[in-house]
Amino acid sequence: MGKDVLPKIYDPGEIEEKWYSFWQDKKLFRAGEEKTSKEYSIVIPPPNVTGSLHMGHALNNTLQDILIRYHRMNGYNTLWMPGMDHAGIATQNVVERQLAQEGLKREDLGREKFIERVWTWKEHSGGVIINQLKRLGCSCDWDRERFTMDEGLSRAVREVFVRLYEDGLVYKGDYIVNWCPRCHTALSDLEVEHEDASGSLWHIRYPIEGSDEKVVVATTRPETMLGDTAVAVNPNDPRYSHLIGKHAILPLVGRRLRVIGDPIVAMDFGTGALKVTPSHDLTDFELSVRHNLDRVTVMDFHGRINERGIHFKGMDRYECRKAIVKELEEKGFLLKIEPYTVGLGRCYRCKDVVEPLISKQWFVKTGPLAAEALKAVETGATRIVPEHWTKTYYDWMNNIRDWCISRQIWWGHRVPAWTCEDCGTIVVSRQDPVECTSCKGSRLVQETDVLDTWFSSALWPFSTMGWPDRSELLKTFYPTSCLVTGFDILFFWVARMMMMGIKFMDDVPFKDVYIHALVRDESGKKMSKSLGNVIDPLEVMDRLGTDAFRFTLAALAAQGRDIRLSESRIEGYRNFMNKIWNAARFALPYLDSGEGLPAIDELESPSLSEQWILSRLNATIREVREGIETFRFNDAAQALYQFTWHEFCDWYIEQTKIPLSGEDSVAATRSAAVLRHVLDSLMRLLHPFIPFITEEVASKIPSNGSTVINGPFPTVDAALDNPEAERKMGTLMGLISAVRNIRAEMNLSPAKQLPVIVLPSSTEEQSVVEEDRRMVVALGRISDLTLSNPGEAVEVPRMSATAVTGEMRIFVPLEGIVDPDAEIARLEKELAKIEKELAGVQKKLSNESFLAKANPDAVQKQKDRQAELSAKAAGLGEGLAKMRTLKGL
RNA sequence: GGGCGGGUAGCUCAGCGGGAGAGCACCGGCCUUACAAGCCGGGGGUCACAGGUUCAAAUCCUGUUCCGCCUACCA
Repeated sequence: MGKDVLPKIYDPGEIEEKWYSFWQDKKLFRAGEEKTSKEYSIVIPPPNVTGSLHMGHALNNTLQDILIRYHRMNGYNTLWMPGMDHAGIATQNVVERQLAQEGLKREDLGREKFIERVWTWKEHSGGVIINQLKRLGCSCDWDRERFTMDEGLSRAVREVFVRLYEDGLVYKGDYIVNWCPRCHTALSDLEVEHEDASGSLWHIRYPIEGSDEKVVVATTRPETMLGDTAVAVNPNDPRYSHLIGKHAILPLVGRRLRVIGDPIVAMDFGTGALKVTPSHDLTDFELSVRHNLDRVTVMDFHGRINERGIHFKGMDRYECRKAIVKELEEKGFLLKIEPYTVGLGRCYRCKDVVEPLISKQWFVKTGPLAAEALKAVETGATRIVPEHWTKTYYDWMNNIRDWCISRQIWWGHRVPAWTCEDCGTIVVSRQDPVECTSCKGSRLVQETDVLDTWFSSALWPFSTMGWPDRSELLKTFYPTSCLVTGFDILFFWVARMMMMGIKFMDDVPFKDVYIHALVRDESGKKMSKSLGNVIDPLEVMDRLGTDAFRFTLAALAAQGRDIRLSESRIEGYRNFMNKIWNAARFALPYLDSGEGLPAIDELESPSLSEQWILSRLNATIREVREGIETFRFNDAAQALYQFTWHEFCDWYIEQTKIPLSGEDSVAATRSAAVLRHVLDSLMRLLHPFIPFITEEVASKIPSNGSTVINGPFPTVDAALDNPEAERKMGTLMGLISAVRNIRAEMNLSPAKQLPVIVLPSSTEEQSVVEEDRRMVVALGRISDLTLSNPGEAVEVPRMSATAVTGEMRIFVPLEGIVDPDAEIARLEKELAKIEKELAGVQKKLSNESFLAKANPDAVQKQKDRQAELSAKAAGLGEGLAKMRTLKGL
């Protein structure tokens, strides 16, 4: 037919490559800078420059690409802003590990050389993930790709820091922070992962000064006692209240410890007495503020005991614990050890146990920023989907603590603050200052700390668009339409973008936040390299194809539940891709006469199946649009799967073989026109989910104007809704299925053509069957179809199988072909099912309360069901009775 | 401790006030000229448990229980 013969099996490899380059070469992902009538924008959650594509990225970016492609096809000026995050600690660790292999430490290079080295690494090996995103089919505007450390974004970081400082929202101070002794830096509260570990509760006797009394404290960290400066009890505790104001003597050390009363102490925990170590415990630090206690720091930044630790000096924290416990025991201070589960905080990067330590750090005062961010969601300026996450968001915003933003590493944005060595003034400045603002001295020393990686990510929605300049891009695309992200970074990132966006842009950074699930393995475990349960997206894409993979993710992306991904699921959708491919293989040759086909709204007297498929297509368009627009990707994917496979392929295509190969050229042309329309529409509907195969198939449709990526996306045409055609087609499908069922249940070969007698209950049923007689005969494999008039007495061979569909009776004469026992068994089974259902319906209809109170539509529905079920039961009952008579039962 | 999500077919999960569904797996039959990665047919579930609301509950409410996650200054 002059067409390339398509292979039987869809082979994604070359096709994916071909189309991605095509789209890129033609600049089809490019957003227009100027405002048009409608804009749609998303900023990508910037992957770490160290990262490689994992399942979380794959899901996240597939969903974004679906939204982006959908809106682009719908004519929006669409921007998907891509880029990467410098990932301070993570990246520094990568390069430090490389250095270690050469036997070097970063200190050996010095700060400048080390940073140079990181940049070199970034240029050569960083950012492989970008190519992996392209492999996934992401239609980002790559010409605008940004990096959190590039010049523009660094300028934005400085501007924000300085303005926050000027507004009193950034401050520096000595506070207790989470310290990672391995990474050697402070961490924010969020960067600490909590876990339970088995530990002990040591009960230690502290003598009371000048008396025989003692107080017993319980602790999980005996080594910190070296830094104790008080003992706290609850003022309402009768056991201890009389001790408040007295002093205890710290064992081993001999320091006098004031006994203080504070309601924070839980009377029912441990011994009810708490040793207070302000320098090494957050609660104790706060007690020290309230009670004006001394702070004795006994541990250094490596987690070793310092010179304040008497003879334990130089020991590692855990070594010291053993030594202390041993000595306490020897000297009789240790009264009891009980097993206890302790909460451990670990560094989210290196997993080392975090140590609370006091140090000088920079903080963002979050209170005022959080208040605005909270309000933005309450007023609906930003909507969080699924909605239940808003509560989590509120809780966090309401309990927010100041954000420690300084990190003692080298890779990142250096804090733009300088200290004057002459007068001690701190200068915070947009440009590197040359002289002290106070004494005009020139001996200025810049802070060595860098900013938390999340500080720059917090600015992402506007820093990527050129801020602090009032760029065209910002005017056109800010606020962004939607943010798509996992809940694991709701606080890290989303909350902070909200705060910064509102503060610096006077508007929320995004209108919708769609929070998707986590991808887990088959057994529900989080995928991780250490568990060895990761499915590598790239390997999957290589083997099963990108489209199959993307469709799987979309189909599983139900709101509010994690995704358990399994290979077999992806294989299932790989088969779906093949199904699409083969449907196209079938259809394409008939579409050869492209321009000769009538438009869909000019069809002359379309057949029932044509009206039906157009009505179903219309319903599918509605479901897909609705699904994407409400972030119910799984619903949209299911609707597409169902329609494509079980309506278009199973019924429409099967049926269309008759007119397409028939001698009626008008019917053949019309049929081809509908086939073409549905195939083309389907490719468009599917395109956001599976961009490659759809583009390939659509390109094979003769004289198809442009590529699918440009749209348009199919629109609902209410004129095509046709409930009547759907009902009639249902009748025919029921008839065909009934015949097939009899054949199969009677163990007859599928090739066996059977004679069928149909007794319609109405003239409508009669004419429906009559008009599509050829379809019924072909799909039901019927040798001879006898169609009676309604109510007419037709002679049915005594030895026939019986079925009922709608209210139409179907007989298949089986004289001499089959054992009547089999038919009796089949009918009994079927009848039992119907009668059970009927009983349920009748019970409802005989319930007066139901008739009186239920919605009239609901009542009518039950009545209709009753009629249908009764007819069916009657028909099957008669068939059964006849069969039994035959058998002489 | 507080909060959130979940317990529906063998497995993975939709459905969330009126006929228990899908995919995979399973059973039976088919190389029917787009597709065996396919076609046709079929079996399979007191929707965790207990109460309640309602004419009607897998679906709403309360409690119980089990699982998962987030969060937290009981050392």
